[in-house]
Amino acid sequence: MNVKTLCLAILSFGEATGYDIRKRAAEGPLSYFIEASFGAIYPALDRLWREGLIEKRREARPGRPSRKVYSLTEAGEKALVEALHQPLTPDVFKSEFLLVALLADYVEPKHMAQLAHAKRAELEQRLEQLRSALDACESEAMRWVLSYGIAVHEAAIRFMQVADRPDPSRHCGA
Amino acid sequence: MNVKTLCLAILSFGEATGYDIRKRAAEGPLSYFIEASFGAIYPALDRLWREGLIEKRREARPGRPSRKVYSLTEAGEKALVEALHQPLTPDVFKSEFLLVALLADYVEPKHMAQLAHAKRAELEQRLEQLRSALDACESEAMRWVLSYGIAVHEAAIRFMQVADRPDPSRHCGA
DNA sequence: GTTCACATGTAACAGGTTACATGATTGG
DNA sequence: CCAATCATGTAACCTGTTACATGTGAAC
Repeated sequence: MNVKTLCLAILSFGEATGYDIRKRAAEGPLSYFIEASFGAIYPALDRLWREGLIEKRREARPGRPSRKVYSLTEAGEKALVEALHQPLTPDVFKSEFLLVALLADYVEPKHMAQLAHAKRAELEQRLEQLRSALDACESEAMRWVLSYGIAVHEAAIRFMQVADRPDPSRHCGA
Repeated sequence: MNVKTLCLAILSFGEATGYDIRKRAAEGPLSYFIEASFGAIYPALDRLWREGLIEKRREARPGRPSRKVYSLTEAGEKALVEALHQPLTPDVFKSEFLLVALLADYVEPKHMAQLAHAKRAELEQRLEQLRSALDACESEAMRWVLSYGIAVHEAAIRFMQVADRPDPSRHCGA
């Protein structure tokens, strides 16, 4: 999932600036499984443009900073389709939170509880975001992906609600 | 979650070789949220040893290739505890599979169904691994982490079972 | 006899992040 | 006026991966 493909993917939903792309990738409802920073996006966009996979339109709006609006070319769409048929790289999930939870004996229970609480709040916030995105969405594929995220987030939150309790027998996944 | 902390964390469960650590990180039940390759582990181990955070014991066993068994020092345990109290870096989830699912309109339905099937099989395999690890585990913290993984994997599998169906109304997370 | 699991390491390379550099407009 | 948001870009750096390089014993 390199940044180039990511840019093509987002542009397949319509034209956008580098700023837009970064925002959708890092803050939007899709951010639960994609990622990209400015430092990666701008060079990628430039490379894609030089390869003829996207088109650039300079939008100089009086007042506001002028911007470069990119959109997919036919070649770009072809490249995207090809990328989608490439063998998938395995999904990645890395969690420092779980690493700390694994070594919970080394930290004060209070601190651990605080971390768990924060994590739950984070999950709930994302869940809310996913839900409202689902409400406002027509694309079936998008709905599927959003619903997947919702299902997984709900499960994580449910688990933490139960496992938060001090009763150890609750932890055992029975 | 850099490799050094990861090594300390695994060593906190008992002595191990670089080979062991990589195996647990990349193939064990914990691999659902941690990751490390040889090329990262060996240099990290060497650095940790030079910093006095771990001890090295050369085990030259007649016949089998000799190996270096590492174990935490007191300083290492202290360093681990300190690392665990550092502010958490956000969890990372990246999924190329979901990116393709998002753009499902660009691929043949057959191909997409195949990918979904493979993903489900993968999730089920991991789930099995997590379950048997839970059965064989006494540490409460470990049980918690394993159970978390089980809960999330179960939810993902459940979702895919429902959403696999051709009926679109099933997709909408209602 | 050949493949698999054990076992350690290095070097080149890729990929992306962080911090820096700049600047306008809007809203409080 | 000050902060936040919009907007683009570069360069140094870090971290880790991939591929290479090597070797043994066990099991089939």
